[in-house]
Amino acid sequence: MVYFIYICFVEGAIMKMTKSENTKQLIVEKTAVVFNTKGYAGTSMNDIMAATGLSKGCIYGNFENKDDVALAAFDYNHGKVNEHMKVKISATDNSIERLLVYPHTYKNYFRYPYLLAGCPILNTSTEADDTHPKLKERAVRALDFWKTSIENQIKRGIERKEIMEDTNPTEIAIVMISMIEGAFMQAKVTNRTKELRIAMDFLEKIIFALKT
Amino acid sequence: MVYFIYICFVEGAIMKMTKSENTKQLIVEKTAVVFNTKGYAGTSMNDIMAATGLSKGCIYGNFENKDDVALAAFDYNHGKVNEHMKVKISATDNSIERLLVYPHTYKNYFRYPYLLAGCPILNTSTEADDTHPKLKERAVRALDFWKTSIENQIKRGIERKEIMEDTNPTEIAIVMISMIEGAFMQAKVTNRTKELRIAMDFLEKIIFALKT
DNA sequence: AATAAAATAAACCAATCGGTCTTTTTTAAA
DNA sequence: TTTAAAAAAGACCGATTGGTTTATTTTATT
Repeated sequence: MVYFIYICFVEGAIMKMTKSENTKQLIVEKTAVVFNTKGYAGTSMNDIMAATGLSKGCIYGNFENKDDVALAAFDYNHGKVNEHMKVKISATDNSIERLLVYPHTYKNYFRYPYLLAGCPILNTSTEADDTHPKLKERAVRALDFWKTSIENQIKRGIERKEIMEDTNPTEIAIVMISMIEGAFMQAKVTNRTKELRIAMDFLEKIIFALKT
Repeated sequence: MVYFIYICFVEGAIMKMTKSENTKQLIVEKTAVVFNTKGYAGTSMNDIMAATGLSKGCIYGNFENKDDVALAAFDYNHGKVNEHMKVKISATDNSIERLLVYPHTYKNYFRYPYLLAGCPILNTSTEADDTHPKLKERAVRALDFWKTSIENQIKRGIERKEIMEDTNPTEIAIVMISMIEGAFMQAKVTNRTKELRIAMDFLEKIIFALKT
């Protein structure tokens, strides 16, 4: 945003750029849920046009191709989830509570529109792992980011003597992510929350057991 | 098979039917890995023709439509995994070992061709949950079957005093499935086995802790 | 060996795919 | 208010989609 205003001062092109940026953002926002629901191969340009209410010419005027939209949509979805976690985590006051934010959020995923269509990492990973290198790379990086975040929270917790010092940050991070994704998959496909609830309760017990 | 031989005796049509059955099976076997790799929407009739070496007329002579092939392919993939588990489980001699078959199998998934393209339940669930009711239903039933199998093994283990009697069979079954699927997803997308190994080792510790 | 039926191949179909090109509309600057 | 450029719309493109129809080959029975 700041960048474009700067360009404006130099070239006097503020309105043009912000308008383009607005539609670009609208396309991403409106298609994010479609891509997360139907997948990359399952989402057509017609779907994108229908979701945005825009013409094909407009979409191709703002994005290079379908890939480009899909990648932006994934980033948007993932960003939304991250943002949510960040807010919730910042409202806690100890390391155990911070870790509990994850199972708690996914246990109540139906409250969050960007998770209703499924976890973007899970959906993207399983579709793209053998078919779409760029999307696959995004999913891998998102996973690594998530893992590192949890690891760092655990390390900080150990430093603050809130988490037992013999805790293996990497192990717990991987177990958390695995249980969340696996349980979430079941919830999505069964339309039940039973499995998700039980798995997240179990995960909470694991987290509580880390307490000093 | 027996059914068709019976028909033969009555109508004298054994060769015709067995031939049709042979190609039907060939189509299923050859496309199973394609569907598991590319997904339902990502697999085209051309892919099916290329994988089988058969013409479009032949495929539509043996299956009603693409759906029909996809459903048969899922059943085949799932059947292969089940068959594998059954064999491995029958080679054990106590309940704890039986439960350990699952993490052990997935930890070494690259040895099993029908798991190389991914877990059929995971792949099918994440794609079909919002788009393909029939495939979704298959995935749900496969999950329920899996869960019930683990539950029954745990119950039998409790009866045989091999597993602690305060064990919650449903809880453990759900935790096992969640951890396996979530970790497997990570392994597939990252092309690493590190996460899978760590998660399966942790799961093994959970299973060991059930021992009387 | 002749024949009828079953199985496969191959030509063909309308619809849709992702993407481009041209026209129209909107926009901001002069 | 005119004008040039940017943005959006809509017609258009070849290729591919899932699926059908017709022709050819294979098969088992007579």
